[in-house]
Amino acid sequence: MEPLYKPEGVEERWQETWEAEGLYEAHAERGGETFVIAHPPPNVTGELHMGHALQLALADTLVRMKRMQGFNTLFQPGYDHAGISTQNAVEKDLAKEGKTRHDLGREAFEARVWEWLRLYGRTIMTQFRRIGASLDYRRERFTMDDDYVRAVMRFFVHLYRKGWIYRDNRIINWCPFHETSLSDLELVHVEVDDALSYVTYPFVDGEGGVTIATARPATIPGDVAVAVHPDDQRYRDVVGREVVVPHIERHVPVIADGEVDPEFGTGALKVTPGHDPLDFEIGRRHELPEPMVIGPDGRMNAEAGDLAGLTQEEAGERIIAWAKERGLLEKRESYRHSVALCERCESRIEPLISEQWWCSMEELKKPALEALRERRVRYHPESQHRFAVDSLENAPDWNISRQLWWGHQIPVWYCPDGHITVDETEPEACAECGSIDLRREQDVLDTWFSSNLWPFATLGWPDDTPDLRVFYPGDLNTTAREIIRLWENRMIFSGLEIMGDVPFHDVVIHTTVMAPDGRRMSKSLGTGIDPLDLIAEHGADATRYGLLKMSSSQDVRFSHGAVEEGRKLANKLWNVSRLILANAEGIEPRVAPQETEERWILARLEATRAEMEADLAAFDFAHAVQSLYRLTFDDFCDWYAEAIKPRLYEKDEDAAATALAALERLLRLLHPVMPHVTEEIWSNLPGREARLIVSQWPEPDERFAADLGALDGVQDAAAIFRRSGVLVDLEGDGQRIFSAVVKPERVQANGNEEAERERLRKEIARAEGMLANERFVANAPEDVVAGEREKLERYRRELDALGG
RNA sequence: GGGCGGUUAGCUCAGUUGGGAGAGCACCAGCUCGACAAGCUGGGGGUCACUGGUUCGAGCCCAGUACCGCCCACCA
Repeated sequence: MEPLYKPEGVEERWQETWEAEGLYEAHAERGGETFVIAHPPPNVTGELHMGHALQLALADTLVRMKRMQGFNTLFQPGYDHAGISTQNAVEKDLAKEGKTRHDLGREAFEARVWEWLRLYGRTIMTQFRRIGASLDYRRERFTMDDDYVRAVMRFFVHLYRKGWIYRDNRIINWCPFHETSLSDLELVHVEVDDALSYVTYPFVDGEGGVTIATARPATIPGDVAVAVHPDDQRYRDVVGREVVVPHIERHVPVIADGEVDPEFGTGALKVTPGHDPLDFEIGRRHELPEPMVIGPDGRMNAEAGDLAGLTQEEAGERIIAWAKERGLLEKRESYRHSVALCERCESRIEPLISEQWWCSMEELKKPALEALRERRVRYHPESQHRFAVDSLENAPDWNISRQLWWGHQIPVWYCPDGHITVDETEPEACAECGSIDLRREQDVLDTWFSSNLWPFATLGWPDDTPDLRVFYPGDLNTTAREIIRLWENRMIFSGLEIMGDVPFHDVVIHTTVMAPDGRRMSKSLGTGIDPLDLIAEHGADATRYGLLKMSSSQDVRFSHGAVEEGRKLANKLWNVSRLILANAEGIEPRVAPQETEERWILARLEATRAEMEADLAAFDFAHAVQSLYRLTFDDFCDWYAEAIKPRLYEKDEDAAATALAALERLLRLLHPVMPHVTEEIWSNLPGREARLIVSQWPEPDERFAADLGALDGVQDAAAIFRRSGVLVDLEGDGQRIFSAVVKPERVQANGNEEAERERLRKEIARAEGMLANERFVANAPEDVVAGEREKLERYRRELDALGG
């Protein structure tokens, strides 16, 4: 064993060994209590990023502890086909050849996607392995696998037959590049500098007109009304009159609608139902026509008259010029506002009216809300629970169709008469008229529609499988905040609807790791830190430790120090193992405590076991690793190992055997967080048959717990060691030396002890002061007062022991 | 505009029913003694963002202010 622990090579070797020996595998027939995490499937085109790494570190720590505790543990891996993201990647690839997907046609494009995925996709599981994630990789699923597609079709048909899926013409977000609708959640908003144009719409009869403000003059030909707030006195006499829309010269009414903001612009809003979500609503309320003047390609269409074919920018300029010539342009001012972009291609989103498939939330959300309110699913932290409930309560109907070519094609067939046949597989004839001339719906489903099924489709649903019976429902899901509405809530209602039970009971909303400068980590900003670089430099164990350490609050700046701390911990563990192993040749681990320090370290190990279990039960990973760090560095290495050194050198068998036993317990506690270095050390221990990964988690041990109490309940090692006489200070330089163990009567006075006495005197003075305060004694809870009395007595005893 | 979170040492962050202001890194000093110099020992360093309140006592509880961040939102 080298004095410097080098994780490279060691970690890969154990990862391969564990997997080859089948130690990651879950088997339904094994029986016993289960612990299941269906890990969020990364995009099939994805690369490991900090979010994945953190998520894996959190989940794998739990999985490994549960595995050691004897649970039948399933950690489910797999990939999401990520419709628009994958299609976008392949289209970019095609663009390099100067082609678009239309040059290939749908079938050939789909084949191209599969080929592309064969070459470049599915790489992230290798990276998952490299961080030590103990997923059952044999069970890798893909949302486009035949079985999974069958599940998606079954789900769609199920919802359709319940009457919760319908088709409707509504305003949607349209990406002109991908030529598809997008949900609100697939957009990003950015601030842009634009112009706000004040244009006057003259009255049809009489002088003057109404001036509106618009940032999108190109939509003017789609105007069907001008709207003002009903209480707006400025326009009291105008409502009901007609005005002329510039350029297209359409006569439209002035209407009153409460949604108009009187504060904005002139307080008058041009109403364009075809190209604005708010206007669409107003239009429907007032039963206005819904002309569209912008086509799916983002350019002006035939409805726009002589502007047809122009870009919106060109059309807007033409219209503004037209108004200016006629004195209808009051002013133009610069205007900064946010616009919606497609999150994949950053094209500007066009709101337009389109026929889409929708999923009603009305009935689906009811049982899910009930489950959340009854805490059958708990969000952590608790504040996210309220957000989840609010989001679900207010969830609008869900646009589930996308005009993409990569995804699950909607299982709907049309006959020439327009009848609709819905089935899991291609029907032979129209269900209504028997026509065999059927054409399948071209749209595919929103990717999240299939992601919803992840917790049970990966287990074999719609078939009734042993896996499904044993491993559903699962236990928890870990995810980022922004995924709550996209995925978590939808998994909950899908699980309840299909399986009759929630898919998991806890949702851990994890920390967002920001760049060191506080900005979001992002490829485009160049602020990202590659977890694989961290693993290469410091090892997977150190990276896991660092990420867990950072996981305390809602957002945290990435800290190299936390990862380096993990590396130091691994190295420390490695070296203290060398000390013990070098002095315990031929000795078997045995708990045979002879001295105070041995009883003390066993008690500390026991206390830390309890702390760690409590911390992890509360998903407080940062505290768990902090406990482990203190235990290893402060207690085990700095105090215990130093204290037993002399006896180890003297070949004291009890001391060596106990040290081995203590080390075993330490390794077990650390394994969930730092699996590789602990397994490596474990393999060097005498008489080890089973791997550490499947060894038994330490059982609570009353002896040690009682000892900790007997040691005065004080966890301060210095106080205990000083009293036991193990701790001696050399005169003069204040060095702490253990090499000469002396009896209590030989404990020498020194600077440290004086400092300790001083500390105790201060404590005693404080406690005395409080207890002398009548109002404190009268008003404070009894146990607090009693606690102070106990402390006072204890401090006095300690001070006496130090000869103060 | 709404929601959530943050402000504690030079940096990243702990601080669990209100009673000692802490860790790691960085810095300074001293140590190669048979685990570890990626180490050990010791040390310096903070007006706990600000204002007010409650309390015998506030980093912690309450009200407000300022700044930072994230998420969400149909301001044309």
